[in-house]
Amino acid sequence: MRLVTWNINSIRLRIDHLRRLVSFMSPDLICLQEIKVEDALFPLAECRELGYPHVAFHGMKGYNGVAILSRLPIAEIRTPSWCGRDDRRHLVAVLEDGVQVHSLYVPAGGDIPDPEANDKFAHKLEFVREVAAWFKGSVRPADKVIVAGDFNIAPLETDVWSHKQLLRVVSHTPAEVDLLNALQASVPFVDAVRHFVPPSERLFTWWSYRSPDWRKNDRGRRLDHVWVTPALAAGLRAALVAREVRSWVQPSDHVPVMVDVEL
DNA sequence: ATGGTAGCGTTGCTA
Repeated sequence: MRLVTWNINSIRLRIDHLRRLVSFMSPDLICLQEIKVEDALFPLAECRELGYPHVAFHGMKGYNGVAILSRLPIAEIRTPSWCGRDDRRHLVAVLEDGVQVHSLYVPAGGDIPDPEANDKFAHKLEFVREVAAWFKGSVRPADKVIVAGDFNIAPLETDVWSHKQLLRVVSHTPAEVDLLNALQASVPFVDAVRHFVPPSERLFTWWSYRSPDWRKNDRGRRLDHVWVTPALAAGLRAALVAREVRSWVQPSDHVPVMVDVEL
């Protein structure tokens, strides 16, 4: 089974990019974040034409929104919400064999890395705490669960272009990294990409729109992740970050992350 | 220390 996760930053604006992604990667499952469209306007027919008869989406007007496109039948769809908000950041598709696939969009957290001074950062920390507590209580290592998405946190020193310069930048602060590590340990999950790419090697999935020379300067961060439960870890076969997608015309600031796993 | 770009949907908010 080939899974791709991608923060597409507007599914309507980049439906042709999605088509291009499908033609060269041919994923069985696609987890999308930041689709930025309310459900009534979701491009369902286009997704089906791309070869995905089973589509789940959970969107809102203008912001956020998550979706899962599947070649395999979906038996059940869940839409958890966190921090008492209905902001469309989490979607779960349960496949017919019981495998759970999550598309998750963690809040970015604003600019100031202080929960007292910045409500958005406080929300981000609480969001990760709540999801961790929920996984701890509802997922066991023997369950087959894949959690994919834009976690908006780069945990390793090699997940950012400069560990030292980003220690006080939201996405790489110790407070966030500690919480993400706690979330990962809650089951525990295996980082499917770092399973293949050693921690000594730099790896990024996002380059800011505000750095025009993104390719030359390579000031990226690894914000997008695919995690699997121990029950699936032995089935991991490959992982790939589709870096070239960042150079497509009018690209998303995030690139797709691919994982091959036998279910 | 600052400002830089992008998307949504119309004016500022979010990232």
